[in-house]
Amino acid sequence: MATQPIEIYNTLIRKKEKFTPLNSPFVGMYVCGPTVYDDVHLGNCRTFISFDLIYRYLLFVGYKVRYVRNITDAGHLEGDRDEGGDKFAKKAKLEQVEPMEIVQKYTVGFREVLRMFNTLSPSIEPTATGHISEQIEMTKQIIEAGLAYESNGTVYFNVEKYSQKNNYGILSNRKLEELLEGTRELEGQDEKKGRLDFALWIKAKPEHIMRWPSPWGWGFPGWHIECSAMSTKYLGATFDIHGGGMDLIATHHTNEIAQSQVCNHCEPVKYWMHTNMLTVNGIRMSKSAGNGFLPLELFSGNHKLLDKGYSPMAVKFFMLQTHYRSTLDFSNEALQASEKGFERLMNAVSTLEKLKSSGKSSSDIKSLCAKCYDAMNDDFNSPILLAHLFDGVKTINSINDGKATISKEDLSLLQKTFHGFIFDVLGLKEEKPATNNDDLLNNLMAMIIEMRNEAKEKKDFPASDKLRNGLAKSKITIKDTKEGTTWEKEK
RNA sequence: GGUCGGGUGGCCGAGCGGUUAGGCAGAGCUCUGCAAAAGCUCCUACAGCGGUUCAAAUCCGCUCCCGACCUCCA
Repeated sequence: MATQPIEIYNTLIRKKEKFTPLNSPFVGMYVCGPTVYDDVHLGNCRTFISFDLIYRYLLFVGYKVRYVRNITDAGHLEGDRDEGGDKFAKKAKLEQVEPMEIVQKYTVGFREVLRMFNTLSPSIEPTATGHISEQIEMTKQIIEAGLAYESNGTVYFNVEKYSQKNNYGILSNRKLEELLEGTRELEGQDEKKGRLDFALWIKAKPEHIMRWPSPWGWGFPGWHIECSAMSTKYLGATFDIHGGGMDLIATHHTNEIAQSQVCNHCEPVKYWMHTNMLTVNGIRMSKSAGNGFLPLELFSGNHKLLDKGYSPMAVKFFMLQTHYRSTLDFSNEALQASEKGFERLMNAVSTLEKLKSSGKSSSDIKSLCAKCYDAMNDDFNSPILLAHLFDGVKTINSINDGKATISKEDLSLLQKTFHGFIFDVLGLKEEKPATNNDDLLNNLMAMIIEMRNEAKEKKDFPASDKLRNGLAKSKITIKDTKEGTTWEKEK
């Protein structure tokens, strides 16, 4: 279906390259999922919406994709410092509940928000706690390979030893010496041999509620090993795409590569893809900066930074108007612009459904449709795709106004392309409340419109305007078109 | 401090050697009883200073700002 091969920007080589799956048409894709100890925040959502777009497009052009996105529900340390700050235990103590209650609560919340954003479910959504034995196995293998050591019940990965034969900084494009310079001397690090060493298994302290038995005593897995274990289990030693936020490159993904490399003796991932950060007034939206708002606050408008609420689709459309590798800055003005743009696009989609063909096409529809594929093939460039779709919107409206024409064949192609890209690829959906299945409202509206039209025929405009203004107070908009009077209710 | 990535019209945001990106806002016109919607037209920018080139927003150098990572975060 694609008119040209897909090009993907690979973090590994820092440029775009042709996408060739290892076992076409099968594609393995792993994306680092959320840590479910708090509400998902919008930055997470952007990453998952971006990979949803990628997943959807790969499916759209015919690939058979296994999309794995983990749920991190096992406590990992605050960094690799041995401070024992199990996030789940901390939160549980604060909320006076079981750690697994925290996990349950935020997992459900996370799925609910992504459902509102109309993202597809991954093929597999494995949890870290469900794969403890795999993580212990992997840790054992790394110890056997001589690249990890136990120290007082905690197991560390020996980065400097690994670096003798491997390029540890391959993903972050940094040299070991530079990395070593960057580290700081921290307290309580006596257990570690090297400053860059990171934990594979962490000894549980009395306050840690989440704990499992292991060859090194009771403890819990380090943060990075879960992804190595689960990606290997479900996608194999080497798979096609691994994704996540850019902030994961330097530490998480770097460590993941090292672990997998030691266990599987090969580079784990062919294409590394990273999404950029979400910012608010130019500053990264983050938990620690406290400049974020939750998706539900954004939808309701119930936040001091927001003038009003924005629907999930308006927000998603806003995100799709920016390329996934660019930072995206939130502002009320930008959100309002997207809200209107989205509405215009969706109006054109409904116009397109009832459009009539006649004679020859007055514009090159085939070329327009091909451009949509080209845009997505170029590293999933959704802003360009939307620009082409808006060219289509102009064409659709012109045809509807009788100022342009379209052939039967082209109309069918345009309908198919619009439908495919807007609903299947971008994953947008109509949000207007269904007015058709409310008989009472429909009947009342039909009556009011009839009364108004009678008034209009008698040129009694004060009366017709009174009806229209009255309806406006109930957020119902009246439109007089050539085909008659229509109405719609604001959501 | 080190390593990356940026600075594009009123706002958002593509492009990354030669073409009107696109959306929103604003102005005018067409349609309309008036609106709304839609269409057409206008608004033509690339932080600054040098350099390379027939040609630079796009390449190179310097300067000034901003951000990210190096410490949990997608």
